[in-house]
This record gives sequence, C-alpha cells and structure tokens, in this order.
Amino acid sequence: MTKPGSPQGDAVPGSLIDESHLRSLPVTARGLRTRQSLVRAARRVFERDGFINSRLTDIAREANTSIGTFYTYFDSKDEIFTAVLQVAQDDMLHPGLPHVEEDPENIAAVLEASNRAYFEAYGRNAKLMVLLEQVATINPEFRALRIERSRLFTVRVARWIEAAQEAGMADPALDPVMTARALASMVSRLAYYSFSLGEDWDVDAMVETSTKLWFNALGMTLPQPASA
Amino acid sequence: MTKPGSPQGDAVPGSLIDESHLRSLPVTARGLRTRQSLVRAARRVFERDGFINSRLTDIAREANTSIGTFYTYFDSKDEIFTAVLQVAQDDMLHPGLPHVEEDPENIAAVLEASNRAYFEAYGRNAKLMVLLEQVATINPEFRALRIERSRLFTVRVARWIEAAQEAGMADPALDPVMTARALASMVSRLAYYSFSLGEDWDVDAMVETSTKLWFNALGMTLPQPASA
Amino acid sequence: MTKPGSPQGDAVPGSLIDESHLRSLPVTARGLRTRQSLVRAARRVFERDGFINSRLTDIAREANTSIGTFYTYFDSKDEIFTAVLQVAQDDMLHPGLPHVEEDPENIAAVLEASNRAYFEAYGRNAKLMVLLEQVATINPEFRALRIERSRLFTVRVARWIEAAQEAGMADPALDPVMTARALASMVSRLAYYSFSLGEDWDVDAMVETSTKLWFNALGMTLPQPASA
Amino acid sequence: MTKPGSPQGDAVPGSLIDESHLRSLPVTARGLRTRQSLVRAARRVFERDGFINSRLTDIAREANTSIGTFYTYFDSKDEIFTAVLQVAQDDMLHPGLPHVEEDPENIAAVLEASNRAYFEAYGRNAKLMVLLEQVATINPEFRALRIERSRLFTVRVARWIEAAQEAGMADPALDPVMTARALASMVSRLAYYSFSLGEDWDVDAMVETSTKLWFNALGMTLPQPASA
DNA sequence: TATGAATGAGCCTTCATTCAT
DNA sequence: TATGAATGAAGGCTCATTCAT
Repeated sequence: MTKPGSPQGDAVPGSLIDESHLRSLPVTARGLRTRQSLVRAARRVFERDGFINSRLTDIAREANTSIGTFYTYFDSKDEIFTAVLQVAQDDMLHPGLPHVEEDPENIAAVLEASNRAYFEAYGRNAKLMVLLEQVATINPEFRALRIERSRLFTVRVARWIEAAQEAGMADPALDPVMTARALASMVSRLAYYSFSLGEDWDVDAMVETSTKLWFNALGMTLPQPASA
Repeated sequence: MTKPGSPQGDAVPGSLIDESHLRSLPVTARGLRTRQSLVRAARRVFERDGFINSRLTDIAREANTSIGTFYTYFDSKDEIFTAVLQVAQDDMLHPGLPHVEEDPENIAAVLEASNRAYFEAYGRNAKLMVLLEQVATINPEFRALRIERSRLFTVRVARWIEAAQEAGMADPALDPVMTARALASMVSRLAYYSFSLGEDWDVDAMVETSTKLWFNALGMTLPQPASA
Repeated sequence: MTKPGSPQGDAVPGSLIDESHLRSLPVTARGLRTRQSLVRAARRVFERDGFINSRLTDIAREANTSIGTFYTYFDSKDEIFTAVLQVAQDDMLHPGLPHVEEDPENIAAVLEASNRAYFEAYGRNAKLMVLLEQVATINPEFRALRIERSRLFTVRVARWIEAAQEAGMADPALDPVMTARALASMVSRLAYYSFSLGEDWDVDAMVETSTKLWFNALGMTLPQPASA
Repeated sequence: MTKPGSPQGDAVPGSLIDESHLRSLPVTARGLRTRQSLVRAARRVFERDGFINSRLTDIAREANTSIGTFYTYFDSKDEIFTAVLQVAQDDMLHPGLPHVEEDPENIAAVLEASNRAYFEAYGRNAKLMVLLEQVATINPEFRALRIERSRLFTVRVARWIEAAQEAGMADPALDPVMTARALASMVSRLAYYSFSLGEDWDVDAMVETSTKLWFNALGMTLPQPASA
C-alpha cells in the first residue's frame, strides 16, 4: 500500500519549479547575502501587495538596495517570484511522515498525520499560497507548475486508493483518479478557507473532520472501532 | 429536510453583484444595442486574454466601437466586468430543481440533480469562472463577492446536513459547517479541474462520483441498496 | 468737468464684447426660451465650477436640454461665455448716475455715487468677475476685451483728472493716466477682495474710504472744508 | 514707526509656498542638474504657453529629457509649478531695505525705496506673476497661497498706517486695514499694467507717482515741501 | 558589485464636437 | 429644433528595464 503523502493537492509548491529560470547563485558571501535579502524582501512585498500590485522598486527599497542591484541577481519579477517559491517549497515538501505502510491499523494514523502536516505547512505559508494562486491565473508557466504538481499528487493518491480498493478496504465503485482529485481538493480548500479567507478553524478539528470525511467517502471503516 | 440547492459553492456568480457600480441603462434602442455588444465583446476578450492582460481598447475594437463609446457606458474595466458577471449569473443561479423534500428515497435523486445542474452550468461558464477567480485575487470587492456567495451556500448545505444528522441519516460526529465547506469544495473543484484545467471528464461520471462521495462522506446509505 | 463714470476699471464687462462671435438669435419663441435657459445654466455652471473645470454636458444638463441642442445655439464654450458676459454687462454698465457736472460742490457726491454704484454692481456680479479674470488669463480675445475696457475707462478718468488739474482742484504734478490707472485699480481691487476673496466689508465703509482716498490722493479738498 | 516693507501685496511669491509638495532632492549631482534643467524648462514653457496650455511632454522636451524623467522628480504639473515659484521667491522676497525708522524725514525715502524695489522685482518676474494669477484662478491651493501672502503684507502696511496715525502724521479717519489694501493694490496693479499688460511705463515715473499718491492718500505732507 | 538616473512603450481617461435619427 | 450616441485626438501617468558611473 502506498502512502498518500501530504495532500498538498491544489496548490502546493513542490520540487517542480523550473530552476532553469534561476541564474547561478552569486559566488561571494556578500553577493549571497544581498540576494537573500532581496528574496526575503520580495516575499514580504508580494504577500503585502500581491504580485500584480507590487513594484520592483518596492522590493529593492524593502531590501535596502537599489533597483540596479536587483537586476544583478534577477532578470525579472517572474524570476524572483520563482526564487521566493523555491524557498517556500522546502517547507511545504516535508511531509515529515515516516513510511508507515502495509499495516492496516496504521492507515488512519498515517492519513491523519499527513493531513496534519499539510494543514500546518499551509498555515505557515498561507499568504504565499494565495499569491501562487494569483500568479497562476496570470502566467501560463506558473499555471502549468501548479497543474503539474496537482496532477502528480493526485496520481499518488489515486494509486493509494487503487491499492486500498484491491485490498478490499475501499469502495471499488469509485473512480480512483477522480476521487483522488475530489478528496485532495477537499483538504486543500479547507486549508484555504481557514487560513486565507479567515475562517480560522482549529487545526485539530480540521484534521479530524477531513480524515473522517476521507475515510467515509472511500467507504473505509476506521480501524479503531474494528479492533475495539 | 432542506435541500442543499446546487453546490455552487466556491465561485458562482449569484445575486450579490453590487449593481450600484452599474450606470443606468441607456434610453435608446441603439444605445442598448451598443452597450450589449460591449458587454459581449468584453466577455470574449476577458475569456481570451484574462482580465489583467486585456485592454479597454481591445474591448472597444472587438465591439466595433471607439474607446470613447466604451466610456459612454462604463467607467472602468471593473464596471464592465460586473456587467459581464451579471449576464452570467442568470444562468448560474437557476438550480432548476423542484422542491423535493420529506421523501428519503429522493434525497439521492435531489442531490444528483443538483450536482448535475451545477456541473452543467459550470461547463457553460467555465472560462468566466476562471476569470472571476483571477479578478478575486486582485480586487477586494470581487473577492468579497466570491466569499459571501460561498458562505451563503455553505450555510445552506450546513443546515441540510444538520437536518440529516437530526433525522439519524448522517454521521452525527461531523461538524456541519466544516463538512459543508469540504463537500462543496469537492464538487466545485471537480468542475474546475474538468472544465477549466482540461481534465475534461464525462459529466455523468462526475455527477455519479461526487454524489457517491458526498453520501459516503456523510455516512448515509444510498436508498437503493436500502430497498434492495 | 467730466464725470468719471463708474470706476469699473480693471475688470468690468462693457459694451466691447465682440458680438460677431454670437450667432443671430433664434426666431421662434421656443428657441429664444431654450437659448436663454442655456445661457442661465452656463452662468450657474461657470460660477460654480469655473470656466476650465466646467463641461458643456454639465451646462446642457443644467439647462435640461441635450448637448445636441447646445450646438444648435452656440458653436463653442467661448461663445456661450461671451453670451453670459453680455447678459451681465447690462447690469455692470449702468452707472445709474445722472450727469452732475460743472458743480464743484457736487464732485464728492458724484464720485461717491459712482463708487457706490460700482461696488453694488460688483457685488451682484462678483462670481462672474472672477470668472472673467480666469478666462482672460487663458484666452487672448477675452484678455484683449478686458484690457480694452480697462483702457477706455482709464482714459475717461484721466480726462476727468486733467480737467480737475486745469481747474486748479487737483495736484498738477500727478501724471493723469498713471494716476487714473492707480485710482481705478484701488477701487476695483477693494471690491475684489471684499466680494470675491471673502473680506466681506461693509459697502458704506468701502464707499467712504475709497472716495476719501481718491480725494486725498488727487490733492483735492473735500467740498465741505471749502465752504467752511 | 514700522516700515511697510515692499508693497508686494497682491501677488508676490513669498516664503509661504507649501514645500511639502516637493519631493526630497536627488542625491547625485547629475540628478540635481537634471532637476534644475526641468525647473528652468518648466518656467520657460509656462511663461510661453501659460500653465493650462502647457503639456508635461513639452516641459520634458524643453529640458531634453524624457517624460519618465519628469516623473522621477515631480508628481504633477502643480508640483513643478511650486518648484518654479520657489526659485522666484528668493528674488521677490528681498525688499533690500534697511530699517529706517523713527526719522520722519526718511519716511518718504523708505517708501520710495520700498516701492522701487517692488517694481524692479516685479519687472524681473512679470511673466511669472501673470502665471501665478492664472494658476490661482484654477487651483484652490495656489489661490490660498496668494491670499495669505496678500493678507500678511496688508497687515504689515496696516500696522504702519496705524503708527502713522498715532503719530499724527496720517489722516486718523481712515480705516487702516482697508486703506492698506487699497494702497497695496494700487502699487501692485500699476506694476501689473506696466509690465504684464504692456503699458511699459518708466520705473522712475511709477515710483514717483505711486509714492506721491500714497502720501497724499494718507494725508501726509511730503517732507520736501516742508523744507521749500 | 552597487547605484540610481534615464527611458518610453503602453495604457488609461476626458470631453469638445459631429452626426444620424 | 431636439436628441443623445459616437468619435478620437490629446494628454496624463506607470513602471519594468537599461545604462553610465
């Protein structure tokens, strides 16, 4: 049985960022420092003003450098946005989950931990997620990035569902891919409403509800009652 | 038992559009015609180029008028976008569902019909939905519009879930509001992936899967097997 | 001895308006009525918004007609402004003074009455005066109009001063033209500060002060002491 | 006895310019140079075309820069106009008069010198004065600036008149404030007609006439006749 | 590497004027 | 005469990007 990984689904920065857009890193320590302060400044400005309403001069000022220096490290707004995403993806990619497989009793625990990891990571990067959403509506490359990530994750979840169906643990009538999409969406949107639109739900409650819905939806019986 | 209505959830234009943004309509038939051709041209241009990348001159040209004429009818891009949404909402608002209530055997049918109506309306307005998503990331007013719609729909679904729980037909452990959000998201995102991101699923399959997931998730038993 | 007439000096609409700019008046009663309501509306709009910041559409709306109708009667903004001035000049031109001449005892009375008439007319047309000032700074024709009026009036006052000097009643060392300019300016500016810039002085006080200053400045002795 | 200062009265740029409108000056010498050439170009263009009929592109072209560069230093036409005024005010503000007080014989000399300084400064800035007049008719802030300057100057003159009245040297029946307004107006308008409207009088004659009128009007006796 | 001034294409917006009805 | 929709030249302003120092 495969593990679903974190249901980053909809909109999670992953390892797919097209790094060809990024220049080689500066060689001197000073250069590295300047570059880093630009990336951090960019994140703050983007999160504050949105991608569209932000200006490169704002980013340069926020980083206490000049606009000329900006162009020493980045070729465009898109490029520094890519760099910002790259920093965030390290955080979003850690499902932090050990490979707990083949053990039916642990499925619920794995899923719950996975969901929890996702919600927590989302919480840390909520503003950036909204940002990526915005940029994806404008720029085809970032849109493709988002879609590809989503697709990859869905495939993983779909395989996991198939395995569960084969093991007789999930409703075999469900289409695995479509179901994977649906369930992944459920979790990512819950996170979106809570963190980005201000519902501000309790993370424990979200974890519990989403895990239960996932189980129910798949026609799984929670292992605990079974063993009780 | 209340019916959920169509799960227009996430992003459906409803009656909440702030019409105060719209000027009074022109008095002559000619004016009405010109205005209409502008709105239609705007929809085409927006759908083709996106809201941000479209220019008012493009809209005017597409409508075979001058830019001056544009300003005769609208004050801004936002305003004509409001007008475009208003045209679409008539289509999105009709769930077209008769009030089928109190009859347990019909719940599945109602839900299925509701979902189908939603998917079909979404299919007709898919590009516009993407557009609204984009604009909502930029403009606080349209964002508020989307959120409010979503909230209203969630409330309706939540009430329906509560009623089902009270009738002993749904898992009483689920938080009604959070669950409503999750399930509505599931359906709207399925539509989004299929129509806007090119998954291009069969509508029947989407209706079937989403209805089943919804039922399962709530811990309902489908009426058919019950009677079997 | 010539009488000075009203010291309309600086900025008083006179009979110099170039009427060649004005079309022939409409023939029908209805046409006359429409034209008149346009002129009145224009005056209100000009006085409210200034010449530059007013739009022809505003004038048409204020007159309850259409912009098309405006062009039935006037060719341009300048033209209707000319018409507005023409209406006002009838009021500004009435010095309301009988020819009181040759009688030394009456000089003060004549001057006082003349000044009073000027201040009162200015008060009735203060907003229009400001308007003419604005337009004169923009449009050479209206500037020329203002200058010519001013010049004519100065000439009259200068002749009057010369006559007084010849009669031994005024300081012969004064340059008549320059003095005429100076004295006329004094009165018109007093009116400007009071009515247009909000000093809001008492008209009696203005009349008294300006008459006394005029007399003193010319080295005239007020008739009363003469009889003493 | 207070000295009146130069009768800059009506329309003289003073220290009241709202400098908050001005951005911080550029840091580099090159920037300073560019800014200065823009201000000079603006003055030329304004004086040539008037404030209203001038375009920012004209100013940029006259300064041999791009329109973008204009916006590097100024936010608007109003702002560069403020900068133009600021340059001029240094010239207009120096009455260049020593404090000659308490000495009755010198009153005429002080007044004459003051008037002369005013006429000469006006002559150097005549076009700018006309410009300020135009802008004041359009823009409330500049209007307020002009009014405030005028008020301040009038207050100074009024105090001087009061002192003269108390010393028994001026007609005690005159209202000091109104008289101050009237006399200041006399001088400033004389300058206006001569320099801006093309009368082109001899400065000596203007100084002599205005000083004499001022003395006569106040009921003062010129010291010279006393010695005759 | 760092700086910040210079650039100008590109888009928005206004409103006097024309014209078909 | 009256109407009001249609027009587009004209000018304002932004900001990513270039470049000289």
